[in-house]
Amino acid sequence: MFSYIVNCINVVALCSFTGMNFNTITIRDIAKALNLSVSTVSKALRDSYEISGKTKKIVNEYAREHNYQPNPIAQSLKQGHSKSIGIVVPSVANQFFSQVINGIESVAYEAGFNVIITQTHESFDREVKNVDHLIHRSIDGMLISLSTETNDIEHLKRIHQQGLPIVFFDRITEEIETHKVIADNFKGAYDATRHLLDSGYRRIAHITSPPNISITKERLAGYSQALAEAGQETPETYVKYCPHGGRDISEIENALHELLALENKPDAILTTSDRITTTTLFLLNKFGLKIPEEMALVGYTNTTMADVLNPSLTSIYQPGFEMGRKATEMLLSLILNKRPVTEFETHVLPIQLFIRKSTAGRK
Amino acid sequence: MFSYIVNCINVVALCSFTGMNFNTITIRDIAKALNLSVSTVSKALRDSYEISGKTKKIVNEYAREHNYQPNPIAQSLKQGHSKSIGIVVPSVANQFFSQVINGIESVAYEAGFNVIITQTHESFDREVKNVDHLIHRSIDGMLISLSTETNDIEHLKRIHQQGLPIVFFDRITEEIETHKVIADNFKGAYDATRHLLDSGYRRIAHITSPPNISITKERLAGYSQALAEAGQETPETYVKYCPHGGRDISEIENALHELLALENKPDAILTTSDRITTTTLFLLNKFGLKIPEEMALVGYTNTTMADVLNPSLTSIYQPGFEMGRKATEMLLSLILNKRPVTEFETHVLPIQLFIRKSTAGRK
DNA sequence: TAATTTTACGCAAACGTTTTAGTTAGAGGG
DNA sequence: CCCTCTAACTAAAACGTTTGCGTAAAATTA
Repeated sequence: MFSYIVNCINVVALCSFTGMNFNTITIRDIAKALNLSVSTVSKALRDSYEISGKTKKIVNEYAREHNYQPNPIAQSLKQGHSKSIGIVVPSVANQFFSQVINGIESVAYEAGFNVIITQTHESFDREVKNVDHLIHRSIDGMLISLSTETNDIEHLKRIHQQGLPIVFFDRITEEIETHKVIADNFKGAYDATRHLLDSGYRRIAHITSPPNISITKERLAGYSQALAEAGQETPETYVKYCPHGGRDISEIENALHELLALENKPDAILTTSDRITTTTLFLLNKFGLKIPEEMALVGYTNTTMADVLNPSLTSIYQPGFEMGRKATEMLLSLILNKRPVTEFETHVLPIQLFIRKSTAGRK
Repeated sequence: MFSYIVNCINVVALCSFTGMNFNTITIRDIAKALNLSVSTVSKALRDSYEISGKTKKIVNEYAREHNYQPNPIAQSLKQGHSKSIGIVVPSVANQFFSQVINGIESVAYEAGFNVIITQTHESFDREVKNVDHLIHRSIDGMLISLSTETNDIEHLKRIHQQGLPIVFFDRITEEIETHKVIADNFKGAYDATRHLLDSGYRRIAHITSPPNISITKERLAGYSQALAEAGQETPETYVKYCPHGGRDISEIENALHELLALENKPDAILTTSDRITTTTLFLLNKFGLKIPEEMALVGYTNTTMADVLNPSLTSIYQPGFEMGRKATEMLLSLILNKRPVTEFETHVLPIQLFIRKSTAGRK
């Protein structure tokens, strides 16, 4: 790979850039221009009862005409909050999480908050660093979905105890009591497994995230329950964990090889997460296995392309956008609440199972 | 759709949240504890020559022990910059842009900058609002990819003239002289069209973004050039513009209907953008057209799934991550540069054409 | 020893707000 | 005419830093 450079010379460029405050008129400028004190102007702008209607009108008109906007940095410093919320996600380049972020952004934006996004790339170290970074960025609250490597959540407990509002979404923890939003993971896996069983599959494998994160447990439970109802034990050899949730293709390749090497090899696979699902589909195709004849596949994915995959993919869709919205609404309520909140809820959003050809039964 | 609520009561939760400054030790606290002046402490921490080695050591040790972190808000206010950069993109829930953001974040993070992401959803109004919002958030620089609706860029000219560093990526403008990063759009469309011609297709349609944005023009030029070299005029009826770049499925549905209603209907389609490409594929499948027999398809997309689509999709891949990195590096150089920059470059990144079954020729 | 320089620190202003505690002028009451 | 009260405003401190300037003491020089 190489790349071209096109150079061009700019003749002018003389405006001296005075830090962030270019073109910015301050409250002090208004005061001077109107022969008022700074505090009068401030109060007039904030519609204080202490200021006469006449003065308010003059000040507000001048402010509007000169496009005055309060400096949010100064406001933050004075008021002790920054009107920004921190987001910690595994990766933005992931269908599900980018939809969540979309939802977060839409609510935050409306409320005048801005968001600071950080990615863990499924690394615990990175998660700790990101949390630390956000804290010192003086965020007013945090939205977080744990990394696959995260077992210890001391870094979150500490700041939560110190009063930072936190809302967990998707990959949550039991160890901190606060608002949480998840999809109905149990039902997602249950419905999918049930669908496979109903379609005549009997040897159903499960390729999933590491066992420590919440979604894995919940989904495993749904899978087990469906099997149990069909009179099956949960076959240990059929459950494969990907240490980094499929971040590396080798994780899934290994899992698949192991499954295919089994004496009694599976006739269907249930996968979790966008990454694992699409990679599994890719590998099955690569291995030349016919789907669904030789191997059925149902997976969690938020891609809009499930319909045009080869074969079209039976999938569990999670309401990512809604999750982002809800989590942010909860966080804002925590932030804006005057007195400490003592009652928390875990909001469970419904999932949807879309049945397509990758599980076209054998009945 | 409905959803469950699980309530739980939290017994404690008494820590009064004191704004953003929970647990935070200030420079003043250090000064008091060490019986020094505030300025001495500040200078010691910043390793000023004015402070003796002994004092520096004492101060730094105390700071480390008590986990002192400077308040970035106060620093921003004082120093006139906020160590944050604003991003304006059409949508984060888009393969290409989320990869770009990933690249942006990786560079910005390393340099200690944080990013504020905003989405235009292809709306001009929203773009203007976002830019305004970012300005008043005191960003130190801006990374922007124009919305499809954007024709007038006064809102950007103004702030650029006032000295805000801006770097354009992907959808750029000629009207502002600054650093820019794009993919080699001409070559992408040229190679794709050329490949179709070489594979025996002769009636090649082009479904693309609106004609006002840069990528559309560049790609159209590449498409035309390839046709010209094959002795073809650019057929006006074969070029279809989607006003919102495929945001709404109807845009593409209409384009497709018009193309298929043509007397001399096309035997191949070149699409641009993730959204247009995948939707086109979806619709062609829905219409029951055999790909590539009845209609070949090559499209711009950054999905990792091109291989497992039905059929596997010949596609033009743009280095999104690299684009984000490069744009951010350029922006940081602009921000960090002491004297005004007068020489700008437009960096062109190479694209890659992946040939798959959706264009399996008719030779 | 006196003059000068250097070292190492403190003081105070500044960034742009918000807010507490005054202050002034005028109105109203007695 | 004095007192009190209120309306409408101002002064100043504060948020947590950074930084130019001042200065005492120590070190150096003459």
